[in-house]
Amino acid sequence: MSSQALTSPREDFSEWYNEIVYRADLAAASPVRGCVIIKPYGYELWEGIKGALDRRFKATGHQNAYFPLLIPMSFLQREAEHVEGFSPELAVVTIGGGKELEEPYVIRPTSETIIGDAFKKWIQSYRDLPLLMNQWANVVRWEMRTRPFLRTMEFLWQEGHTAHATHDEAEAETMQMLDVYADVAINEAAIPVIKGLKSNKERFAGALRTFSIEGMMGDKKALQCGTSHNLGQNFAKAFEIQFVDENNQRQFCWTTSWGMSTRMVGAVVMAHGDEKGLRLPPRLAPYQVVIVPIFKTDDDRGVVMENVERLKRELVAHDIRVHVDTRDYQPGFKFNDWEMRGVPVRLELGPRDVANNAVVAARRDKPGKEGKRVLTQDNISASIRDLLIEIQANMLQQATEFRDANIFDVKSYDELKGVVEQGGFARGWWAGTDDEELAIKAEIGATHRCYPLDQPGGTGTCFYTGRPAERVAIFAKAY
RNA sequence: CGGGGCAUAGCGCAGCUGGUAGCGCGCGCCGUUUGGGACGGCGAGGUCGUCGGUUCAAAUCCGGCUGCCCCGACCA
Repeated sequence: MSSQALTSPREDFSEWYNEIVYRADLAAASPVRGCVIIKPYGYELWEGIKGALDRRFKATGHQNAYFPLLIPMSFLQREAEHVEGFSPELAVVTIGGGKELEEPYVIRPTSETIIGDAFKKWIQSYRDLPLLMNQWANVVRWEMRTRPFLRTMEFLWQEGHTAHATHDEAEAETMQMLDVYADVAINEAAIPVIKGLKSNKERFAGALRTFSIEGMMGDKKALQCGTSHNLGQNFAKAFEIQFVDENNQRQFCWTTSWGMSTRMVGAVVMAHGDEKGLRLPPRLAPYQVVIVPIFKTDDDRGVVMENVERLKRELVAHDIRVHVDTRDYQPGFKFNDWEMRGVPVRLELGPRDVANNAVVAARRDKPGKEGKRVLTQDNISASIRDLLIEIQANMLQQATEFRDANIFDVKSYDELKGVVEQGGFARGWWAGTDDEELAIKAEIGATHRCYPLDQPGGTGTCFYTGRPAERVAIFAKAY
């Protein structure tokens, strides 16, 4: 907590982001390069996301399990594309108990291989399918450059792994989990993500098809917020995950995997934050309401605190997450501090309010006086509940309007360059090759984000090659 | 791995024409304050990243090492 002003996001978005992470108390620097300490406030935010996901996983029939952190090196090598994709960023354990290991272990960068090996043993018959599993875990990827939450060498995530009897079932699972991610992003995090199919170049190493949800951050860059992969039979063949079908025929399974990580915390910061700090969607906020008591004399203190405690009890009884700020700071300091930390609703309660059976409510999604109003204390939990719902909806609306105002349809490469230069998503008909996609990336730094699932229909002319195109794609600078 | 920086109090920095360390914020105590980032007084806190060299004397000059940050190529 500092009394200095926050760097403006318009001035230096990157610096603004780093300052918020630090000053909103989400994370702290660690002694290990590229790793951060997730502090309690940041971890609670992650727990909110985690809970929202976990409920949905269970509602769709998945069970949680836990697999080892260490994976035999040879497992990674079983799937050619997979090992090629992950080799550069593996951390490898070569010594254990003071002795060089016969076979090195890699610290999991993802768990398709070790879970594939288990699935091989667990699946024999079509009666064992589908096998629907998820694990909450940490993974390590030796990244060159890191940023808190967005890319760290160790991060927390969930990885779902499923096995099915047919391609279509696997595809349906892949899409179902993509929908779960979009549901969480949109309705919990208030980030209006776009569902889409990844290009060949952006596809997960070893997958048949990769789908993602892409969010637009406050600087108009894209952030991949979750991915869902149809792995086809690639891993099933590499790990011999087979079953006997109704006709007593041996077949390879069709598998999927899907993941969402602590990167989502960074997404919430970058999608909603403003010049005063973090803005948290009520559904994920560790504290939905903070009460700031205000008093001068000891007499006032007693009266005010009694009222504050009564309000708190009532809100808690209605499942509203409340925090009372009793720290020995002046109110103005606390207002700024909680705005930095993004609490959706602040209640200010002083002697005047006690006398009037009132409380001043300030909403974080609207700045200054515009967001402040006096509420009666009668029926306070109902008022607050409605207010939280309204804030959640308003934040989604604001983010959606921002996104839609910054997606541009392009018909030529020059137009795309213009969009990328001024910031935003460029959407256009695309029929380029992998190499042509890479050429665009090399020249202007924009990448193929996805082919949105929501397509205009019909066909068009590729903005880059002039060839006939069957799909539109989104290009943008990305994190 | 290529390019550029930086390492001094919890954080941010100054000191670098050599003489044994200081500022702001933060922290502790006391008092006055408290409806939009309060103020005064007192106080605690540092083997100056590390190893070596020069010197009567090194945070300061020289060399090696290590770590971190920023910009690129790779990525949830």
